[in-house]
Parts: sequence; structure tokens; C-alpha cells
Amino acid sequence: MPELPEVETTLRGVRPYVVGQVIKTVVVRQRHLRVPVTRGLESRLQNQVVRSVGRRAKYLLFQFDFGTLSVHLGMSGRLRVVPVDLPPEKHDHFELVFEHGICLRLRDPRRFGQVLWLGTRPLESKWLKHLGPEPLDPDFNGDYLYRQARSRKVAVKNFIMDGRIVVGVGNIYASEALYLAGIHPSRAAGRISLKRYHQLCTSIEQVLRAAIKAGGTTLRDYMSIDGRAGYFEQELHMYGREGFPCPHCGTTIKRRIIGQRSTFYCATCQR
DNA sequence: CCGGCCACCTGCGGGC
DNA sequence: TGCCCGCAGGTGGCCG
Repeated sequence: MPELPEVETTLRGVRPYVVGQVIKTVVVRQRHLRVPVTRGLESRLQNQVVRSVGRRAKYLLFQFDFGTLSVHLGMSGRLRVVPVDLPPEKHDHFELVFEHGICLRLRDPRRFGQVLWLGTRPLESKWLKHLGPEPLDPDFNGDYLYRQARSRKVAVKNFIMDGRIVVGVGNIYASEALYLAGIHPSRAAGRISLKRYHQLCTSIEQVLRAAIKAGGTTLRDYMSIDGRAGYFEQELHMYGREGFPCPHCGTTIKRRIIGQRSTFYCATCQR
């Protein structure tokens, strides 16, 4: 579900409600997410203060005095701020209940999410240590991508979706960025020029910034934190548009499976 | 090291 | 109506 813009939207929505607040209780209704929820969170977090909320890749990081809790939304997770007396519904697996009467509730029908205690050095944990640069950071640039791509035979779409190369480019924005850069998604990563990698970098930044500004993309079940829908879906050029004309040249948009995921592209504009 | 594939899980829409 | 199929935004792990 959520790609980076949705996670960023969630982060910004949640932050003002939880930073500086004291946890009264932790509720785990379903421990069996893709990775089992860390045991003992209930006692570890009771009476603790959320000092800050951040993000690394698509992992939300809640910092406490003695460590960091990470929450990953997987494919179908949503994190919402609700009044403590709002009854939980099906798939409401986890929540932080605060003393000031609100609660941070995780709903995740497919249970691909994660709720993990990462200790005092979260960036060195097995979940975060291998991750590449953030796509909106200055050290992510065309030179870097080009260097990483040397002698790589993977399709460029798989390449930019590999978190060891760069984080935060999910299935929707991979198709969008490659369209904006005019690069065919199945082209081998090692057979793209430096110049085109500069363009791809710019396109990735551009599409992610625009999506964050719009509050993320809404497909089926994503709503931003206060319940309003994201508005980026109407700005998608390729994703989910098989059979429609390319907005640039009119060629019929194609869909094919690359890396086991649906991929949308214009065979005329993308080479 | 690299590329390819699988698994984890529920829900929804379309076709018959 | 109801069943079956294919589809869905992520990512760690395994195999050759």
C-alpha cells in the first residue's frame, strides 16, 4: 500500500499528536504480522514519552529515551489518530494509548506490516543497516546511480526499487519516474548512460515531491491521517492506465509484469 | 555477488 | 447469489 509519500504523509499527520506525549498502555490484539510484534512492548513502553517521530525509508521511527520503536505499514497498513473510546474494528492489530486521550491505531488487513523494537541503535539493526540513500537527499544523484549500475543486468525498474540502491521508490512511482525520464522499464540497468541517470534521478525526486505535496496516492484503501484522501492518483500518467493513450504521444499504454509486479509504460516514449 | 522467484495475508471486482 | 480467478501500494529470504 503505502509508498514513501504515503508514509511521509502519515508521519506529518501523526507527529503533532504524539511528540511529547506519555504512553498509558500498549495494546497488541494480533501479534502475527509479517514479523511477529516484539514481545514485552507493553511493559517497556508504559509511562514512556515519545521524544520524536522520524522516518528511514518506509519505516516510521518513534524515539523514546531508551530506544526506538519502528512501524512499517507493509502493503495495506494505515496508522490513524483516534479517540481512545472509539471501538476497534477488524484488523486493528496494534495501538499506543496515550494519557491525553488519543490513541495511535494500526489497521492492517493483509498483515504485511511490522511493529518492532529496534533498541538504541536503530540504524544498525538488520532492518535498516543495508538501506541505500533517501531519494530526496543530496547524496542521491545521477553519478551515484550510474556508478551503482555498472555491469548490472537487472531491469532498471527492479534496480530503482531495490532498497540497497535507493529507498522509497515503490511500484507506482517506479513506473511514473521511468515514464518521466523516457526510459523503458525492462532496459538493463548497466546499459543506461550517465546523462539518462541524471534525468532519472530528477524524475524520481520530482514525482515523489509532487506526491508528498498532494498527500499521497489513493488506491482502494489509503486515506491520509485525518481521513481525507490523497490527491495524487489524478496526476498519475502511467500507473493503472493500461489501454489508455499516452498523454504525450497517444500510443496505447502497455502493462507487463516486471519483477513479479505490474508495470505500465509507453513503448514509444520509453526506450 | 547476482538475478530470479517465493512467501507472507486478506479483500475486492469481474466473469460465469 | 455464489464461486473462482486475478489483482493489490512491500520486502526478506532462498536457490542456483
